[in-house]
Amino acid sequence: MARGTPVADLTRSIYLLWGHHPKPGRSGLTVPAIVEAGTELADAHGLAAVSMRKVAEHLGVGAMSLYGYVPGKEDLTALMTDAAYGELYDDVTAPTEAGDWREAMRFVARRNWELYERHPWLLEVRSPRPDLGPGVVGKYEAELRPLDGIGLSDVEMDSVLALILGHVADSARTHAQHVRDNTGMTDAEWWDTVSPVLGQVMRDENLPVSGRVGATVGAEFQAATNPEHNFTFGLEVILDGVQARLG
Amino acid sequence: MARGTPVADLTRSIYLLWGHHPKPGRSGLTVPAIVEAGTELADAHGLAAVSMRKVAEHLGVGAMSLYGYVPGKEDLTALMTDAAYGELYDDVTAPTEAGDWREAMRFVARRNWELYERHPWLLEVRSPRPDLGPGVVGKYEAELRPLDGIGLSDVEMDSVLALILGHVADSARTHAQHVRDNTGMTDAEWWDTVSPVLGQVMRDENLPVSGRVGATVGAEFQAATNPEHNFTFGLEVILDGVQARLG
DNA sequence: ACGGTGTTACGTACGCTGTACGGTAAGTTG
DNA sequence: CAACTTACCGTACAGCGTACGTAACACCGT
Repeated sequence: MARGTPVADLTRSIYLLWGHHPKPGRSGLTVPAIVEAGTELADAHGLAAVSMRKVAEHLGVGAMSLYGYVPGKEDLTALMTDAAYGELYDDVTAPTEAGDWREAMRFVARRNWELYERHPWLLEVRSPRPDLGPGVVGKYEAELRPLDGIGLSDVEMDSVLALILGHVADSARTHAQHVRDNTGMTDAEWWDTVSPVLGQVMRDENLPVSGRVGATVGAEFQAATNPEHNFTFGLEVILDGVQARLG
Repeated sequence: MARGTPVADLTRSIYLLWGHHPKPGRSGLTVPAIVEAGTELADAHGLAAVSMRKVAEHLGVGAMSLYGYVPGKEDLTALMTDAAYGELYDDVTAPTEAGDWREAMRFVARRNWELYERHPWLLEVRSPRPDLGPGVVGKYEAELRPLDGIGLSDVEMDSVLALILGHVADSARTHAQHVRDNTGMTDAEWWDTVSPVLGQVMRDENLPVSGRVGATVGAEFQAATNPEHNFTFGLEVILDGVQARLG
């Protein structure tokens, strides 16, 4: 399963995403099974825990056997990603049926937020290009439809969707990081440790605005920031901005 | 340089960020020199290329010598991050002096965009909590000031800033990934390879809206998407949304 | 039923990572 | 000059992705 030219690799990757899988051999391995195993590991212990060895072990198989079905770790991650996005909507019309375009976009944003809660590792995925598999393509169609015919140009439709999805991803990323870090510290524990040290170390800093705002935010949320609040607030700001562009 | 309790480590990290450095020994090593070396490596070859060995080699020093000045890689990255954000504004009043709050936010967004162009690895940094060093703290104060007194609550000020900065980071991330990936392929080369294969593989998909929009966007930008356009467009949408909230 | 052949599975190995440990050598002090 | 302190770093370990070569199996023509 050696690497070839970039073009050949790319073609191979796309065919793989679209279901051109090698047939199972005598161990009964299949691509979907490998993807599922990887997803389970990632859900439970993060993307870093998904090593070829661990996935293979989880399937009761030697590490190198995986390479007969998947060219490497990058393609495995792409398959996992596309599968995850593919489970987002039962039907391509789901967002459209949520109501007007505003309600539809709230639905889309909420669904993506929940997806990132279910699969936080999606936020760690870092592919150089979009993984254009059936799941991602279907998601794009479903999410664009509610924006069709409301007075936006095609380019604006794409930009608005990208803006909203980017906002969701950004909020969800902050949210995921704040839930529990690798030291096992909660947000409050962290802040209780950091706060006094900071006060000591920046005794003679001059921070009139950020000092006041930071204190207010801290009192309001018992933390340095509240991603969930930022998520809903930012979404409404964006929707208002789009509305302004329509009128 | 062994790890201790989480609280002790955290305190140590903050003191390190705020300039409590060990004195240089006989090799002449200093914390700033290590940070600079790491930053140079990251600028040139990405964050993944910053290994303790490479940094040490770049400084003509043994790998383990670094641990006398920096507790580990995480703290090195935090130092690099804070230093990078610290170079963003000459003065804490720079954004305020750009004009009204809208102009100020455009200035802030543009400056951050350019920072991410100069240091793309900042977008790969993944700390569980914000690295609250002098650079980050000063940046927060400078960016909050133009939003003070325009009719937003303290919490809203923080949320608006987070929204804008998140948008910049998201756009810049997409931008950075699209310039050149690890296969050395340009955006156009990638699309020329992917497009025909996709057409072949999803012959019987039903994609009325995304098909049309994708084609328009592709024709407009000669690519699947244009991050720079999304950046400016999204920023204006957000500013309009904030404006609507003020009136 | 059997031997040959092509495919599949996987053991081993290489180069890389972060960093713990302990020895060495340089600088400082008595 | 001798002794002590400490900065430096060579070595080692456990982990990673994956290239390579071999062993075990399934199938097929005879």
